[in-house]
Amino acid sequence: MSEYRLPTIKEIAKRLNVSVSTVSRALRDHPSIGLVTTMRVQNVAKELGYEVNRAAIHFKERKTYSIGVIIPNLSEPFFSSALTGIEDAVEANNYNVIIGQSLESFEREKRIVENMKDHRVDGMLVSLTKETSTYEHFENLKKYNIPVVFFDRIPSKKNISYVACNLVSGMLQALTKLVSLGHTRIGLINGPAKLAATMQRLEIYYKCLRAHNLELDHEIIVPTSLSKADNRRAMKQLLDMAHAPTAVIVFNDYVLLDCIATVKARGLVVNKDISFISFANLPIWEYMDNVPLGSIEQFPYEQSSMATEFLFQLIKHAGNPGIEPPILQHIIDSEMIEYNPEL
Amino acid sequence: MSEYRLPTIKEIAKRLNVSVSTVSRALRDHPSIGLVTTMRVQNVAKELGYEVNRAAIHFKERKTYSIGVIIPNLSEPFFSSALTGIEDAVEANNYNVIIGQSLESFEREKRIVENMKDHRVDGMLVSLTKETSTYEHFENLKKYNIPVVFFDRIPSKKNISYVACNLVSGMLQALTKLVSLGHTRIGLINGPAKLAATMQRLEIYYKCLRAHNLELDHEIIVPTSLSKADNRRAMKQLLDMAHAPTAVIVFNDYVLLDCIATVKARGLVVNKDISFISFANLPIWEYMDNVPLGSIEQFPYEQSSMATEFLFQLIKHAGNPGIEPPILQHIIDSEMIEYNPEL
DNA sequence: GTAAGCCGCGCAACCGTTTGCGCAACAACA
DNA sequence: TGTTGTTGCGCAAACGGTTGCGCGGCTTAC
Repeated sequence: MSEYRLPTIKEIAKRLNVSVSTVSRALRDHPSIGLVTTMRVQNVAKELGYEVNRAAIHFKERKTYSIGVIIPNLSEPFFSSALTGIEDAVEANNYNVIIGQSLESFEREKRIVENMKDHRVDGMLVSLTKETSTYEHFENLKKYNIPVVFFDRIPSKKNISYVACNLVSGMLQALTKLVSLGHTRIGLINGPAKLAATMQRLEIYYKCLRAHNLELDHEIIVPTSLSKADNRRAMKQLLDMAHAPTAVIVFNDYVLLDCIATVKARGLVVNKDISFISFANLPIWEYMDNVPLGSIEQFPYEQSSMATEFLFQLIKHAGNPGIEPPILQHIIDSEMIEYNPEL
Repeated sequence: MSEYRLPTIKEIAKRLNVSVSTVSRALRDHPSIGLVTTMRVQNVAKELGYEVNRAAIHFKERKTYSIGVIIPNLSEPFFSSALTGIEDAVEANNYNVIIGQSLESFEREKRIVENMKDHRVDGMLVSLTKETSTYEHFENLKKYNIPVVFFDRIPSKKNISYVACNLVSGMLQALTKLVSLGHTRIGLINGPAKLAATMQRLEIYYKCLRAHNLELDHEIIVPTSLSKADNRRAMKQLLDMAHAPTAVIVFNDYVLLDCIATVKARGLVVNKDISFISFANLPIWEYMDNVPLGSIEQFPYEQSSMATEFLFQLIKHAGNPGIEPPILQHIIDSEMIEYNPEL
C-alpha cells in the first residue's frame, strides 16, 4: 500500500552506479558535475519521487528551522492576532512555529521553555505570564545559543531584545478626549500592584493628568485583582464615593465588561452618568450596547511581527558565535480607538 | 561569554579514554556497563553539563516528536480551546505542537500541509477550512507515513480518522425548549449551501422538526453568506414576512450577533418578540444584554483532545509498517447551554 | 584440566546529506 | 615530451547519538 521508506540519494546513487556525493551535487546543479550525469540523476530522482530529507540537513546544520512561541493565552484576541503576526512574518523564512500556552502559570512557562530548549528551537518569541518576575529560565538559553525576543509582556530588565507598546500616546489621546467632553475627575481602576502593567498604567496616568493640569486624587485610584468579583467591587467602590469620578480609565476591556455590568445594575447609563476608556480594543465592542468611549489599541500584530523580524536577525547572528549578539529593542505607540466618535 | 558548542558524548569519551558507546550506555544505566565506569561517566557528564541532543536521536529514529495542527482561525474561541485541548493531551507524550492557521483559505491550507510534511511532523491534527472540498493534499501524506486525524470540520469521506460533534442531540434539546415555550413556527438562518456544516444543520433541522411534529415551511429557511451585511439581510427577510417565525435557529453565534443587532434596530425585543438558539456557546454572552435562549455547545476541548489520543495511537502504529493502520472515529454529542433558564 | 558462561567494554554500522580534497583522464601549451 | 590546467567524479569525514555483535579475561562447574 504505502511505500515504507522514502527514496534517498543513496538509492539514486546505487541505481546509476555513481557516488552519493555526485548525486547530491547533481541534484543541486553543482557546476562540477557534467551535464549528462546531472540530467540522469535528476531524471531518476523524479522517477523515484525523491525529496530531500530536511531533517537530515537540519541535523547537519544543527538547526531545526522552527521557532518557539510562548504566549499566555490564545483565547485572548490580543494574543491570537499576535500569533497571526508571527505566522505571517515566519512564512517567508520557511520556518515552523511551535506553540506553547503558558496560561498565566509561571511553572508552565518554565516547563515550556525547557521543552522547547530540548527540541532545540532556533529561537523563541515570548510574552510573559502575569506571574513571571524572575528570568533565569530565559537567561539559561544563552548557553544553548537560543536567542529570545520578548514582546508586549516583557521582563523588567536591561540587555534583552524586545518589542513593546508605549501606552502614553494612547492615554494622552484618551484624556484629551475626556477633557474635551468636560470631564475633570477621572478615576483609574488598575490591576494588582505586582503586575508590571499596573505600575506602567499608574505612571502614565500620573504623567497624563499632569500634562492636562488635572488634579490628582488618590481616592479615585482603586486596584482590582482582576477577578470578576473584585472588578465589580472596585467599580462599586468608585460609584459609592461622595464625589465619584465622571470618567474612569480601566485596566483592560475584560475588567471593563464587569464594570459596565455593575453600572447597569445600578440603573446608571454608560456614557451619560459615567464614561470609560479601556485598554485592548476587543472586537466584541461593536456588538455591545454599552461601550467605552474608546479603547487603547496596542497593536499585537505589529508588535509580534516586528519581534519576529528581530528574532530572525538574532538567529542569523547566532551563526557566527564569539561576537556578542546585538540587543534589539523597539517601542510602538499605542492609539486610542474611539467607539462613539459622534459624542 | 556563551560557550559555543554544547558538550557531546564524544568529549566525555575522550576525557575518560573510553568509547562513545560505553558513554552512551553508561548515561542510560545500561546493565552491561560496570558500576564504576557508569559512575565516572555520569560524573563527568554532570561536570560538563552534558545533555543529550534530541535532534540527533530524532534524526536516527526518523521522527521529529512534533505534530502539526492546522486550524482555520485561532481568534475563534472554539479553536483556541481546541488547541488547548491538544496541548494538554500532547504534554504527557513529550511532543511539540507546530501550529498553522489556514485562515479559511484552501490554498493556505495546502501550503501548510506541504510545509509540515517537509518538516516531517509525526502526525497532523486538522480542522478543515470552509473552502476545502478536495483532500488530495491529505491523502498524499500516506506516502510519507504521516497519519492525520480530523476534528470538527471533517472531510466528507469514508476511511479517515476523525472526531466530530453530533448536532442532533443539542438541536433536539433546543426544539424541546422552544416548543415548551409555545413556539411552533421556528425558522432557520443557515450558512452557504457549499458548506458541509450548512447541509448538516439543514438535515437535523428537518429531522428534529419531524420529531416534534412541527410543520415544515421552506419559506422560513434562509441562507446567509456569513458576511455581516448578509446576516442582517437574512434576519430582515424573516422579520418582514407576513407570518414571521417566533423563534429562529441561527447558524452560529457570530451570525446571531448580527441578527440581534437587526432585531434591536427594529425596536423589537429579543426573547419577547423573537427568540434565538444558536451554535457555538461563545463566552461573550454572559456580558451581553440580549442573549439567545441557548447555544449549542460542541465541546472543542473534548473533540481535540480525543483526536490527539487517536493520533498518538496512529503514530505508534506507524512504527510497524506493512500492516494497514486502523481507522479511528468518534462522535461526541452536542449539548444546548441555556442562558435564560428562568424563562 | 577443560568446557561453559558471564562480565565489561569496544568496533563499526547506521540515520541522510553536504563538502573539502584528491585523483584520473584528457587537452592544451611550450 | 613534459608541464600545466581543466573537467568530472569519488572518498571519506562530519553532524551526535544508538545498538548488534564480538572478544578477551575471569569465574564456575564438572
